[in-house]
Amino acid sequence: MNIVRQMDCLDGLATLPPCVADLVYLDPPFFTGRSHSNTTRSGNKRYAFSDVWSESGSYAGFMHARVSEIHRVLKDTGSVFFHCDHNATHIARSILDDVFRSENFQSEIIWSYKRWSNSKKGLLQQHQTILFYSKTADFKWNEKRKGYSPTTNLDQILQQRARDVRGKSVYKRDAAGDVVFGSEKKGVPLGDVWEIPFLNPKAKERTGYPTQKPLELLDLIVELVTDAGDLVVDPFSGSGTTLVSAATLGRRYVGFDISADAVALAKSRIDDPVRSSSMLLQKGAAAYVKDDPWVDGHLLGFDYDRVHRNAGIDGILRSSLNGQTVCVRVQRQGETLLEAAAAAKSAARKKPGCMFALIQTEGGLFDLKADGLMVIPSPALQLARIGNSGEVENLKVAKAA
Amino acid sequence: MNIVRQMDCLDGLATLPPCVADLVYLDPPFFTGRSHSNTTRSGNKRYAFSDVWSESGSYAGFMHARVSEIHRVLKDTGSVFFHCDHNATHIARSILDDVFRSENFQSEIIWSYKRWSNSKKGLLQQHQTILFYSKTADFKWNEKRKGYSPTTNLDQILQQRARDVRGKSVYKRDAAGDVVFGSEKKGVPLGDVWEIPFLNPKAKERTGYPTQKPLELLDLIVELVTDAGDLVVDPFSGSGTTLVSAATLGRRYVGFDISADAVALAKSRIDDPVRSSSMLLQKGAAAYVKDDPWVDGHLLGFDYDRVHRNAGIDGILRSSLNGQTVCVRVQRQGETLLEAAAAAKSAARKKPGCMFALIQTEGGLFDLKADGLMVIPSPALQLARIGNSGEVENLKVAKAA
DNA sequence: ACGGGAACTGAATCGGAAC
DNA sequence: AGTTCCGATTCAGTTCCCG
Repeated sequence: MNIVRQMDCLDGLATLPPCVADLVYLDPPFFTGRSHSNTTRSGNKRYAFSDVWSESGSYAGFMHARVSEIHRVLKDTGSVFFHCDHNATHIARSILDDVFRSENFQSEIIWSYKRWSNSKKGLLQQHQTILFYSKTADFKWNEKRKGYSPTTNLDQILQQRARDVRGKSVYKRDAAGDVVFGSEKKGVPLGDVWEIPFLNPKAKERTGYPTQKPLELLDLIVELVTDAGDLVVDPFSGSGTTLVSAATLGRRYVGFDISADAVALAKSRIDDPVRSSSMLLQKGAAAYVKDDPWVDGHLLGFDYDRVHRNAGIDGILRSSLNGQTVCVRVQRQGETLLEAAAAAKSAARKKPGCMFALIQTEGGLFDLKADGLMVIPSPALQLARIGNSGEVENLKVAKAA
Repeated sequence: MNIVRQMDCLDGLATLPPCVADLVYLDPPFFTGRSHSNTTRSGNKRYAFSDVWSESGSYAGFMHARVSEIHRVLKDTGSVFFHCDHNATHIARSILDDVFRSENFQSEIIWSYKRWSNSKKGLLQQHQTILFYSKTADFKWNEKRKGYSPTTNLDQILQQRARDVRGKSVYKRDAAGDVVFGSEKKGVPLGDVWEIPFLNPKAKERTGYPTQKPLELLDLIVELVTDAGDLVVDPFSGSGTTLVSAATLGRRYVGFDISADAVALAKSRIDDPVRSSSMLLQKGAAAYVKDDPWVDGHLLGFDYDRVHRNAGIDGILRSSLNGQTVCVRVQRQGETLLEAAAAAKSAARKKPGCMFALIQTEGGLFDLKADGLMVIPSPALQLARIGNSGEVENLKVAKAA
């Protein structure tokens, strides 16, 4: 049973028998009060949907009817994941509490991401919410664990625990007072805050459909509560991300959408799935950070932002000098000043109008101003030059009186 | 007006005049259906409160009355931060939407933290929610910004933008076809997902009171929407974290709690506030800055032995200069050059025959050679001096041929 | 007062260019 | 020839300004 059909999911769900679905994921309009549209990269197709309601009651009524149908088609071991943002969380909670009963509430999942900023007064929105309810207490659950984060003190986790006389948890110690190590680690249990990068503007996965969700998010949900061969239902399938995830993970799928364009897009994506995996998620943010102590140390005292990906620039000063942006490059150990200057000039060629400061850590005097490079000697280099110049003759601290 | 009083906040708030508070933070009992209790580390005192409610209706009624009082005491430029967990968010949203009106909803803040726990079926809860409403659109807001993501192409985004014929954003180019650099960057605005460690179990800050919040969280909230001298109100003050934060940040405060034990605890914490980094209180924010990286960074490139425990000497060079041993001292942040020189000279008195190099990180030109001190400016200081001298006029990178 | 348009924004991947 | 560099891209964005 693999279906993608253009119809209102209220009618669509009614065509399904009761108790057949293992997972219903829905990404309905968020009650944002505006209509959303987007044009494909090639500019030849425009996708749009409306999320305008007269009042919250009509939205609630609309959702309640559909959530009731969702409850009907779910197996007793099945679960529903309701995707929304702050505009609708409280409405969705009330509806789900009513239809699924509040004791079947499992988690309020926070999908958090970094995104473009703007000049909003207040805080930037950087998360959406996924409400997770099961139909019964006996829901299907595939436990997932993550590797330990590099910052975790692995030694401590591996230590066995005990309780002290007042019931406080403490690390277990043997008779000699040494800590006792446990047998094995299982990894950290998955939490309810998921940091998954937002679908990137350049991602191959992008279809041009507004509000498209990353496959990595849907894969996680599908794997948590279904096995191969299980049935995944998406009543607001949109660009079809849920169906692509289900199909590629060997689940059966049923999707409905009111838009014919969306259904066509979803079908073509299922036939030819494009998945882009996030480098950030694979490597972790730490992999992007260049924390070279040599460079960072020599940049102490500057008010700057560190540049992580340009061979000729180590930092850019926050305030400009005479209206010019200032880029700073530190001469590396084992690098000649001319090599450092070449790297800076190569970067400078593409940044006309910028001033470049080169922090020299080794070598003799050079005047590179003609090339637009200011050379600034490090303290150690300055002292070495004073020494060579013989200026230090008899420079001693005056003896105490 | 600094008050901590044992009473129901409904009565307590009624004693306040209208429109006086700049911030109301509240962390009311959650609708969890069980009683919290905890034992302090010394094991001699037991704090407990009841958050058992027969049905959500009475909880809503209880909260609505108090939120209405909160609205009354808030200034027009004031804000309320309502701390709740997933059992109460939708109830709190409804009450706040009703009393403050939904257009004054500002943010659903996610406080996320890492937590260890025995695996239960499902996802480990690792966040709490704070609802942020303002009384009016014209609320007080102190913008806070953070550094750029390491994945950001910082050298690129500093360039100015324009729009092409299709309305797509592109990088601006001048008549010569060169990219144009923009004005100074301020950093990234703060988002609505705050990762703040849960109170470290070993932290001194811990009082043993259940549901105690980290000071870091309260400090952030207080700084975002109040200035020094403003009034902070906490109607459910509990262990008094909000009041401690307000007091140490120079805000006035009013707190109520129904428990006499809680009020006593809060008062004692305000009188003798203990922070995880407790030195902060005496020294101010500058104490956050660690001296060691500052010194070590500025000594990079020297071949030296590090000297601790001597206020006047940070390092002694391994090779002498003209037969004289060289001691180096780095001017600290917040220390004048003359203070640094005095420290060095005091040390020099006990080391006659030594030469002293002082790495200057701030301030104007000084000649201290008469005292046997060589002053060496740090790279950042050198650049600042070049800037002030006006020498940089038209010092730009030569354009590529 | 209201609506529409322009200006501004940082994230993070892709893919062609450079080395 | 593979690897690294870096320009292009665009958003369930917002504010401000003008008519």
